[in-house]
Amino acid sequence: MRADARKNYDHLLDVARVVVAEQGADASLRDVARRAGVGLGTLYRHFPTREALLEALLRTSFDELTSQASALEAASPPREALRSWLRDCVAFTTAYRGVTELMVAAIEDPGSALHSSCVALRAAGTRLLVRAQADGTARTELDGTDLFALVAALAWLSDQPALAPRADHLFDVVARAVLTS
Amino acid sequence: MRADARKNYDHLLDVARVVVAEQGADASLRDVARRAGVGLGTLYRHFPTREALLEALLRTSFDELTSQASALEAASPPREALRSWLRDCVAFTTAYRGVTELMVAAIEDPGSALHSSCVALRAAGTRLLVRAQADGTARTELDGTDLFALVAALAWLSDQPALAPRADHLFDVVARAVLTS
DNA sequence: ACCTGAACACCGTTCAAGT
DNA sequence: ACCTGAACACCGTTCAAGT
Repeated sequence: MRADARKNYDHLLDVARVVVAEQGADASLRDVARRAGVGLGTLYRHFPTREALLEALLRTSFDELTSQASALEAASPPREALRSWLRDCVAFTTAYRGVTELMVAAIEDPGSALHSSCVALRAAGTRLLVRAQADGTARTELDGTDLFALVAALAWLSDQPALAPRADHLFDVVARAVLTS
Repeated sequence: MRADARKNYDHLLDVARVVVAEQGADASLRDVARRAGVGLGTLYRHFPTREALLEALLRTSFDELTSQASALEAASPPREALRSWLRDCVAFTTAYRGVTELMVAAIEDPGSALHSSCVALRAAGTRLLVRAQADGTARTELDGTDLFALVAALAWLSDQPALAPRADHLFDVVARAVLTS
């Protein structure tokens, strides 16, 4: 990548971080380009789709969550590892409003730029789930996709201003449905 | 209301039903007016906001759910009444894609045209919940708003094409967290 | 290679002008 | 009273023209 292109790419990403934090996953791309002081075509050249931009924005966090799963697997008992990883997932997904919806769509669309990150996330969760199930501390009628769905639903709840205050409480309620007491 | 106005009103509602079923709650209002063969201003005259249009579209179903709650309260044991009402709620909210989000926002916004319907719905759910709690068949750490939130989350899950196939299964999982076994 | 911005086809919302 | 559609300020996306 040419030096000027690299500079634009990085700057666009910085600006996008701010704008997406403000407006959510359906933020105006025009606004991103404008605030970055860059032509609209430049944004599209670097990020051909909205997913591509969000993927670049989220990749680091995704990777952290995946490796966090491994760390917890090594360090904590199965039940606690699963529970605290679910918490982390919900918290992360809440960072940018509306991202959950895109993640859910991406997990079934191999063409999406977010696809592989989401699949990796689900795989990490599945490992923790299976481990807890073998331990007898997670219910056996759930699989990794169910877990992904429940995290998504909780993240969605946290995104709703009217319900955000009960998000923690509802996490406990749903966690009880996943884990055995 | 003048006869011609009435005719436009009814026809707009019929067309909106189709378009919202197709495109979801964020359907193009322009498209509704166009397909109804009516000026855009006419739509705005009859339905000053998107919520007003959706409220008119959903009022009947809302009322049915509320009276269904009373019927179940009279006819079924507390636990079964609550459970099957929750099912009905999720099924209804899934009729139009994206309606859940608006309902959740409306419940805290007295200015929304959907506000009173949502409050009535929550009240109906609360009655069934309290009854089951008194019966010892529903967990006591939940209140009506929690119930509303869980229904909304399940309805949201059903709206996601990638997760819809597990919606029934996940309903069971969440229901287990609400009811005592 | 890369960037720019005009062009196109869409929105939601308002409001002057018509009947 | 009621209806119409142009007008305005926004989108996302593409692509010819420039450097």
